[in-house]
Amino acid sequence: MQKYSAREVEKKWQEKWKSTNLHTVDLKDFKDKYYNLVMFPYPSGDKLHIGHWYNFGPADSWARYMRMKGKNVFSPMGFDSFGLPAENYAIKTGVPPAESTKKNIEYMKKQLSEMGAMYDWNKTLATSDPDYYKWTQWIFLQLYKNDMAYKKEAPVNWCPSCKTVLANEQVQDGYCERCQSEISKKDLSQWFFKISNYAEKLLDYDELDWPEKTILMQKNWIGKSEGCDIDFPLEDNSEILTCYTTRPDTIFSVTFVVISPEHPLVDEFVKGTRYEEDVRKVRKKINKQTLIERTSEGGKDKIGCFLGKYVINPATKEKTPVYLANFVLMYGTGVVMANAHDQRDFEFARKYNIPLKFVISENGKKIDSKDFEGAYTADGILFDSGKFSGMNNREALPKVIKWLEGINYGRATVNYKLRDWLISRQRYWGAPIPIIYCDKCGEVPVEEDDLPVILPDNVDFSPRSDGKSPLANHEGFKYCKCPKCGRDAEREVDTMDTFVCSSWYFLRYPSSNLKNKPFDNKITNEWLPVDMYIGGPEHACMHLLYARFINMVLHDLGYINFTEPFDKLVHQGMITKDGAKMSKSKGNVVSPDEFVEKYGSDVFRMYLMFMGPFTEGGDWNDSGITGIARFVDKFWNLVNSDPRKVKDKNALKKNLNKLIKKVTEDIEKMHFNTAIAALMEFVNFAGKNGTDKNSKKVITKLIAPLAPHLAEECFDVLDEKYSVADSKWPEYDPKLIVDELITIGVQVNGKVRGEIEVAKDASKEEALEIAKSDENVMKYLSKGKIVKDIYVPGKILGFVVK
RNA sequence: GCCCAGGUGGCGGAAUUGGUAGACGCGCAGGACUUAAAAUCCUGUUCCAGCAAUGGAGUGCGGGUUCGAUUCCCGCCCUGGGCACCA
Repeated sequence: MQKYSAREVEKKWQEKWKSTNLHTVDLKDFKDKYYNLVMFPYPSGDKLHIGHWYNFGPADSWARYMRMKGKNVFSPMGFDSFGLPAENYAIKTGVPPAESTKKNIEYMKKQLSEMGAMYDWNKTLATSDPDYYKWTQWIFLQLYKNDMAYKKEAPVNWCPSCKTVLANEQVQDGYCERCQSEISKKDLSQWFFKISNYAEKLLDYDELDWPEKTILMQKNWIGKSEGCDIDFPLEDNSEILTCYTTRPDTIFSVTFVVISPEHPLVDEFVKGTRYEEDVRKVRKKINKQTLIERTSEGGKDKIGCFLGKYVINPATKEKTPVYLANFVLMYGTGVVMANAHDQRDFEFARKYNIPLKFVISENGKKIDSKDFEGAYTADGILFDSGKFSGMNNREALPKVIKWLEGINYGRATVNYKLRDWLISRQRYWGAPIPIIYCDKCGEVPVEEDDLPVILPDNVDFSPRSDGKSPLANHEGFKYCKCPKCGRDAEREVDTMDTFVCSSWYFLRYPSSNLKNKPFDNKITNEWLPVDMYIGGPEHACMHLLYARFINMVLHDLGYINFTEPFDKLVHQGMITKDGAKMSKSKGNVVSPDEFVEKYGSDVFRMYLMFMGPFTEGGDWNDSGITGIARFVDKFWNLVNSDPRKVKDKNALKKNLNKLIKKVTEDIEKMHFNTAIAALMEFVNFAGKNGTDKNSKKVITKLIAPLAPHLAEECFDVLDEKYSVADSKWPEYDPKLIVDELITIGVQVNGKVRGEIEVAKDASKEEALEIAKSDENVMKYLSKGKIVKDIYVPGKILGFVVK
């Protein structure tokens, strides 16, 4: 017998898997299909790091387990290769993104193949490949043609020193990541997708097997709120200010109305009046504040000014002043009815000496705002509220809405926090937006037959001072002919958010070699939705929401017959180093390569799985990896041991069947750590007891998803048919795992005073008899009188002594 | 501030329809093999007292329910994640 040499063995099997096309999937075989997917990586210069392994390793083990359970498993891998880092690298070094990306992909492919995962490399993709982004552009056109994509002025982050637009990730606490200058906002005309149209549909999670936490995060992000629009007419009746509120029960408390600085009516109100100057000054302050202070802790100062206008409170008929205030956003109607029962309104009123009036108290007795330092936000009984006085405010709430609807001053409304998806990026390394601007015809979509709009490679990357993408520097790209009238025209030079590229890649994998269509209808409808999607929780509100949205749109346009893309979702935990996220800037990135080199891929993968529960992650520490390396050696020795020397055949059989049960159940729950612990326990037992050929075969199968190379080698040694990946997952015999004799604890007054061995179905009398023969138990029983005894078969025997 | 998740030996972590807390692994201590070291194997290892049998304490803190609580309830503290003027 030879010592197990991981590196050689792993290389040998990786080559064999490749030469025998073991991982090539027949997509025409839909029966028992299983689409297993991980969130595809960004091919950065950092290469694969431990976080990738922690995601991909267990995900591959899951795929291998499903395959042995008889599924036709499709487990593809690709690259999310558009994005900012490649472009920044190009600005710094002059290396074109296409070149650095290609190199990074090559290297990562090599690393991934050393991992030994069962990816089908005949069906891969990269989002920066024209064959792929052609269809990303096609999706843009479908949204455009169906009124789901539109252009609008919107602010971008602008660094006045670098003279460039920054992505949100490049802005840190309001300052430029690179030069530390203060960021300002600049208005540019930008493209949006109407995701807000799908807010309600996106809130339907009924069919999804997703983590509760993720659903909750998405729900909060979408932010549905049900309330009421209330009309406040101007005192001269020239205009109506409609306020959105979730608290119409406080209408009698409203003593002023606040309007957002961005609201179009503000200018109309103050134009040519003595309030114009106030508004200008306040807005200037607010504009600064929105960037730095609004996002940081200290930015809770309420500022605003009076607009010289009054509205009539429809409930009290009182003349009510209109203020502009920084804390009012363009959410709902952009106008808020303000009152003493909201902390922000209360603070604002105190600052600007606006009268306040309570209408709710604990018991319905009148209380005075003068006696309070803050708003009364609790629920209670209404007073001074017309016919609603004396009612519980929550019970009154729907009645107030009804009443306002009756007198035609309000109506029930629903609002969402979810805003439309801004997809324009003033960046080079992304999919060009397929739109052409013609002086005569205006905005013209590129013909589908003319796709892809190719991203040119000879581009000057130096940042421009007008906030446009580097593509604006490329005349060959920028100038074109109008597809409609044939006259000189210009292309859109912005590119799409990379999240657009990643919002449909799962649809492309099964059709990745298809030329004339984004995906094959039959294959897509058969293979999707994805059965298992594994990736980081950081994508809960971005990628996962966008992917659901695009999927729903394509469904509603009739391209696919399923509405949700991912049936089951699992998030792996995060791996930190010394308590911090691994990042290049912190210099705490740990590379998997040295460990793979030293211990092999199987050991490294199992160590990551053994660290703790898959969904919890943890802090990286290599101190325990030797334990897994020892285990692999022990396993190998056991498989190579003499099968004739078995001490206790029954115990072997029983433990083996228990092991099958435990490992199966643990893998089903993705509790890989305890599955490995159970295998270790069995190997320790069998090392002492001896083992037979059948046990060796079974444990090899059980470890196959977790350590595929080792298992393949063991199968070979055992003269079993190649490949272990195609062997059937073992089943246990329930009759063989029953213990006839079991050990239970004996408690006296809740404390364990001994343990007894009883038959598994022993009667209470039998158990009591045996317990009373225990000397130590008797010692405590004799201290008083037994007033009660408790027997839970198989669990515990308890006495209460007084 | 709000919403989640979690706090268990020296360390990573097991065990929850309430039933012997600490599986498995790391580390550590002692021993075997060796001229020696590494590797390997064996024994022990929650803390305190004891040669031991055994006793006491113990799952972030303080209460409660129960024969019995890591598990359930109430009130705190801490850590991690998400959201953050959304009316």
